[in-house]
Amino acid sequence: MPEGGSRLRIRVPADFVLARDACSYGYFLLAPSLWRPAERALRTILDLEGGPVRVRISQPEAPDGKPHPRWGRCAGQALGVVCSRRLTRGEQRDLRRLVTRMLRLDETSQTIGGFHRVDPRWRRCGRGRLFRSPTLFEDIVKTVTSCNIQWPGTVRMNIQLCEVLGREGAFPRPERIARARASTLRGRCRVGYRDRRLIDLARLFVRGEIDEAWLRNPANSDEEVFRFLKTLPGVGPYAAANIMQLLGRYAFLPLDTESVRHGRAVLGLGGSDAQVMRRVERHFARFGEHAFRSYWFELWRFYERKAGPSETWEPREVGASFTASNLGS
DNA sequence: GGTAGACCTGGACGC
DNA sequence: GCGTCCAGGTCTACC
Repeated sequence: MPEGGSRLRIRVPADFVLARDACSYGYFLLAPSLWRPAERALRTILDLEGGPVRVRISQPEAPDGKPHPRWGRCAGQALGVVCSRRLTRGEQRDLRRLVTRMLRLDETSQTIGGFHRVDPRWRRCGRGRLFRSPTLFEDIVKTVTSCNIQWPGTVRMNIQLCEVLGREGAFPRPERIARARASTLRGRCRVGYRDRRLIDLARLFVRGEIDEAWLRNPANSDEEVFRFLKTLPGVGPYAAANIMQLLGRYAFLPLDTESVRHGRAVLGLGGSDAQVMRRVERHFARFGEHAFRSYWFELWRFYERKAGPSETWEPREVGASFTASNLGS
């Protein structure tokens, strides 16, 4: 990171731990994000008003005082953000907003505590936040690129999208994908049959037909939001349920082949794939509006038992192949 | 409402 | 090196 760039401090909730809360969902392994285990820092490229900026986000240890009994010296310490160039005040405000979204800093210790009351298994380790993208558009594109393909394919598509269509390696804006040719997406980004769907999706964003505020508004029911999401190109029941959790609605489970594997191998469920899926759904229904988090952290714990703590995963090794089938289960 | 088959890619496998 | 098969979720046509 060159000298002379802006440096920001971002305050976090008292229970926030960067290494644990960033390395909590697969998207921390997808371009342009890059977790560096050796630095215990998250690097990414954000496309701001004045152009893309490379950022390095870390969390220092508390200089004095007692470490948190379970989560160590970093817990609750403000994040340090180092930028590759100087930012205007407006850009600093945008950067804070994007980092807050990625790391779910708007989920307070109280809301995480609510999850722990329903499922106390995660209280000790403190898990509760799930990493996501800086924008809803990126979250939805990443979800579509994770459908009907194995994880290394998703990793590759996101790298190509950033390299081919992104400015200086940032994730491409909706405007850029909206005016791309299908042949570019297919031929150079290797997204296959998803080409047309990604362009249509980007055009909906450009036309303002996808309103994140409406999707997040608690006055609108989960069922209403889920129904709307399924109308989006490339988004079926699995993708819609995944986008729900990315919006902070955790009652639905994105059921896929990993769910079936988990149901059989870990929960000991039997029957056909469809039956196992239904039984997995019933199993987690007891966690109500927190069902997804209970389900996901079980899956994540399984991956970590195979490959070690997620904060130690080298992105281009474990991180590129971390689904259960690739971990040799 | 349920089901079958096409969509597309990269990797594994057999020859 | 080539051909074939497979995994993966969405979408459409059809019953």
